This record gives sequence, structure tokens and C-alpha cells, in this order.
Amino acid sequence: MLNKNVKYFTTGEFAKLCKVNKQTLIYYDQIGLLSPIMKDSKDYRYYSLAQYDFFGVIELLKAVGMSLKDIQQYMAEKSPENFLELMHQQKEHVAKKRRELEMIENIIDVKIKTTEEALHLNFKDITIEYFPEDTLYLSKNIENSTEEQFVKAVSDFIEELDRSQLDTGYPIGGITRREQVLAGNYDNYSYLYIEQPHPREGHPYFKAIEGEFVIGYHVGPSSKLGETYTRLFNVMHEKGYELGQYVYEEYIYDAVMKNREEEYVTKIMMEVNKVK
Amino acid sequence: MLNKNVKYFTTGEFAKLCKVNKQTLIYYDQIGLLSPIMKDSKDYRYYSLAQYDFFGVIELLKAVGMSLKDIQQYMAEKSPENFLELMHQQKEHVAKKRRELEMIENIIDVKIKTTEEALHLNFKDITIEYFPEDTLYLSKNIENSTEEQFVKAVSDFIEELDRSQLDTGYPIGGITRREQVLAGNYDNYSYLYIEQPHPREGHPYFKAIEGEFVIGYHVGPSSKLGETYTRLFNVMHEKGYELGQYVYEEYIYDAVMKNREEEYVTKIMMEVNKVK
DNA sequence: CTTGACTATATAGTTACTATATACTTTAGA
DNA sequence: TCTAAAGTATATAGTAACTATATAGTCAAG
Repeated sequence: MLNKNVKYFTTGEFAKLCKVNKQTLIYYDQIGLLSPIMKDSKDYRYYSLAQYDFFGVIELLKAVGMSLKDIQQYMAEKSPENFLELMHQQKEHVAKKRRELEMIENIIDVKIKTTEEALHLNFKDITIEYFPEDTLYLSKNIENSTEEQFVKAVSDFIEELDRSQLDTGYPIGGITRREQVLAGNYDNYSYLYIEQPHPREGHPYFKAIEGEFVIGYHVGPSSKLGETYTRLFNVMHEKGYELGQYVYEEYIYDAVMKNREEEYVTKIMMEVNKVK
Repeated sequence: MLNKNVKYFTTGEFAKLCKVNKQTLIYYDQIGLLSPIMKDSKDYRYYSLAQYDFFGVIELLKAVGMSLKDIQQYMAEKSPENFLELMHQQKEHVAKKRRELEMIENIIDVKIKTTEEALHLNFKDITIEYFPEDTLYLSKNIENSTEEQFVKAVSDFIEELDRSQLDTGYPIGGITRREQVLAGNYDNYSYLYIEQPHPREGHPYFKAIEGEFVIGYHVGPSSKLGETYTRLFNVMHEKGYELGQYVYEEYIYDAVMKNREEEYVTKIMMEVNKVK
């Protein structure tokens, strides 16, 4: 920083310049991170303009998530070479953080979209809709798994979504095979799935679905799903359809939105075919 | 979240699933943010899969910077409407954070570029170079200002860079008018400046410079700048040039890179014209 | 039936401030 | 010139969100 034959800043002035609490500067002085260039006989602190640059770097390093201790360590052995190395490290680091924020932005957008859709639904309606092709990311097969195996599979699936950054913000759903549904085993899922509107290369297990579906909503705990399935079957038969390969289930409202289980809402999507 | 006739997670298992310290879950239980769905007679905690979704939302809200207290407050009165409103608020908030990170990325790139350049310099060299047009953001005129006025001007300038997000990571420099330089008043700057490689609309004070410059480096405290100016003048005259309108000064190495003032390096760029 | 891996609570420590209490100093106005 | 407001200082305690440690009870495998 440039300097004339310098006027100094008092703690309050410098704090204002740096836009921090005066106490913060005193704290930085105490831990030896940034000490005023001089103290007078009354122990009043005086900072120089050059120290504003110094403070600026502290802010930069703080913003990228470095601890004051690490910053201090760097400041103790500063050199252009070390500074350069530090900047190279932090470049990566910040880019990663930015990408994480971008993912969060996407997830928020999805949450807004799905919640808005949910608010306009009438959960009593049962409709027949044509769904265009859609990409889903599937778990491994979990049909007939024990509770332990099921929980393990869910953990693995979540773990993988996390690791491969496939968490889109869409709810995790379950796919049940026709035979299990017909036998009344509504909770014997064959796969878990998550919608993947922008599928990425290099990931297997993607499945596209397309065709007609009977759509209905179950309000209340999943233990009473049977009643809703019966209603759906009735409509399906009335309209001259028969059950297709799979049924898809996902939560519209769960513990995140509602406090009581009686208010939970499950969306049921049954693949159907016109009876010939 | 889907559920079978549910198996529960112990604290350790759930912590692993959530990728947090077990103590963190105990802490969340204590503050009532996320309590296990049941405790047995031995006070062992048991979590359900549905609680993982809940935890997921806590993580999301934490990631956007909400405090646990605020999260708890939301969770107490959750509803699709409130959730939607929260998501709308946070969308803005996250976008702002992302833009801040993008700015930091730019600043880091500039720091890397300028530091790498500095490392390859020989500070003894004095060269004559042609500079293409460049955009600078200038402070208000500060010629003949008192120390107080100077400090105020610098504060204002920094404040403005901050407010208008014009901090590019380039050093803040000073521009001295020819007459002041010739009179030996090297520290009587007329303007402060910062390089602005991607000038933005709606900001005045931009100045483009273009032409031939004598470039030299001053090593040591600014009080001894005079010696280096003399060396530069000699070369300038030798090569048949005369001083132009302005001289630009900026720090290459300062308190951020070096510990001792004797190692500080100031870059001096003199506008020059061929003597007719 | 013991050992190791788990569980629990209670308490203290950590980071980076932030607030408060008390006392001294400077400065602007009557 | 005196006084009150506004500023400075130190010392200490509080805060958020964990994190670590000490002590003790529980469970599962060999």
C-alpha cells in the first residue's frame, strides 16, 4: 500500500475501515495475528495504511476457510513463493466450495418446484397421466431383503448419491414390482430411485420410464397404504387399465414439512396399460 | 423417506450415515433440534430412516448459513408454505454467497498472476516498454492533500471498491503528476488507482492509458524512493526520452509478502515521450 | 466370563469472536 | 477552564457449534 509520511489510524478508525468490531482488532493483537504498528505511552494502538493490506489478506484467507492459526503460521514465514503456493491451494479449495454452493442452488430450485407443485395438488384426486421418458438413478436390487439389508441398502444408496454428487434434491422413492403389489406387499421395494433430470456420464443404473400412469396420493402413515392402493385399483379397472411392470412411490410431505405422521403424503404412480 | 417395518439406527450407526461425530447427534438431542425417535430403558438412542431426511434439511440449512437456533425455530412450525418461503429466502442468499466466492476466485487468479510475474522479475532492470490501453478505476483528486485528507481519501476509495465490488485483487497504486515528480515530491499523488481488466457499466472515473513507459523497481522503504527515481531519470535521458504526464507507482512486495521494509518492492512506471 | 467395542452422562476445551464492567484519556462545547 | 461525551484500555465472561475427555454402564464374541 502506498504511504505518505503517514498518519495513523486509531483502533476505532481502523476497525471502521476494516468493517469489523474494535474488539476483533484487539483480539487479533492479543493472539499476535495483526498488531498495531505502534502503541503510545498510554497503550493506545495505532495502525498504518500498510496494515490494511495485511488485514485484507487475512480476510481473504478467512473467506476461503483458513483458521486464524493457519493464517498466522503463514504470516510468520511469508514469502512470494509461499504466498503463491498458498494461492494455488486455495484456488482449488474455493472452486470446490463454489461448486458445492451451485449444487445447493440446484437443490433449492428443485425443492421450490416440488413444494409449489405439491401445494396445488388435491390429494383426493386420482388421475391417469402420460409421463414422458425420465431418467432415474437406481439402487441395487433390494427385493425380499431383510430389514437389516434394507437399511444397509438405503445407507449405501445415500452414501453413493453423496459421493457421486447425484443428490438432486428430488425425494428418494421406491419401486415395487407388479407381482409384489398384487400380492399386497406394498413395502417390498425392488429398487430405490432418485430423479436425475441432468444425467451424468459414467454412471450406470439409469432407467428411463415412459407411458401411462395412474397417479394417486396417500395421506397418513405408510401402514395404511393398502386402502389407497385399493382406491387406485378401482379407478384403474373402471377406466379399463391393467397394472404394468412397476409402481413408484415417493413422499410428498414427510418429517421435513409436517409434524404429524397423519399428515404425511405419499405419491403413488402406477405404470398401467390399456386392457385389450 | 420410505420405510419398511423399520429397523432403527444406533447413535453410532446414524452418525456414520450422516457423516458426523456421534457427539454432534447427542448435542442436537440436547438442544432439541433432532431427538431420536425412541430411547430404550438404558437410554440408548434409536434413530429412524425418516430422521435422515430431517437431518438432511438441517445440513442444507446449515450450509446456507442458518444458525441451529433459527433452524430449530423453523422446524417447530414447519409447513409446506413456510418451507417454500424459507427456500425462496435462501435461494437469494446462496446466490449471493456464490457470487462472493466467484469474486474471490478472480482475486486469487490475479494474485497468482501478479506474484508469478514478480518472481520472474529482476528488480535491477530498467526497461522501456509499450503499454497498450488499460482501464483504471481512479479515486477523486488528492493532490496536495493533508495527511488527514489523504487517509480519508484512501478510506473512501477502499470503501467504494468494496461497495461497488471493484476490488480486482490488483494492488492499489498512486498516480503522480509530472510537475510533482520533477519537483521531487514523489509522494504527492494526484489519484489512487486500481486496475480494472473487466470494466463495468455505470462507473465513472475510468481512465485509459497507452504509450511508452520507463519501468523500474525500487527495493526498500518508500522514504528512499528518490534514489531510484534518479536512476530512472538517467536511463530515460540516455535513451532520448522525456517525462510524460504521469508516473504510476504500485507495490509489488509489501507487508503481505515480506516481513521487513527493506525487502518491499515498488514498481515505478513513468509515462515518457521521445524527445523531438 | 472376560475382553473389546459399544453406549451413556457430565464436564471441559476450542475457535473466533462479542459483550460487559471498570477505569483512564481526549476532545468539543458552555 | 471545566465538564460531559466519546473515545481508549484491560480483564473477564459469554456465545455458537461443536469436540474431546473422563467415568461408568451394556452388549456380543470367543
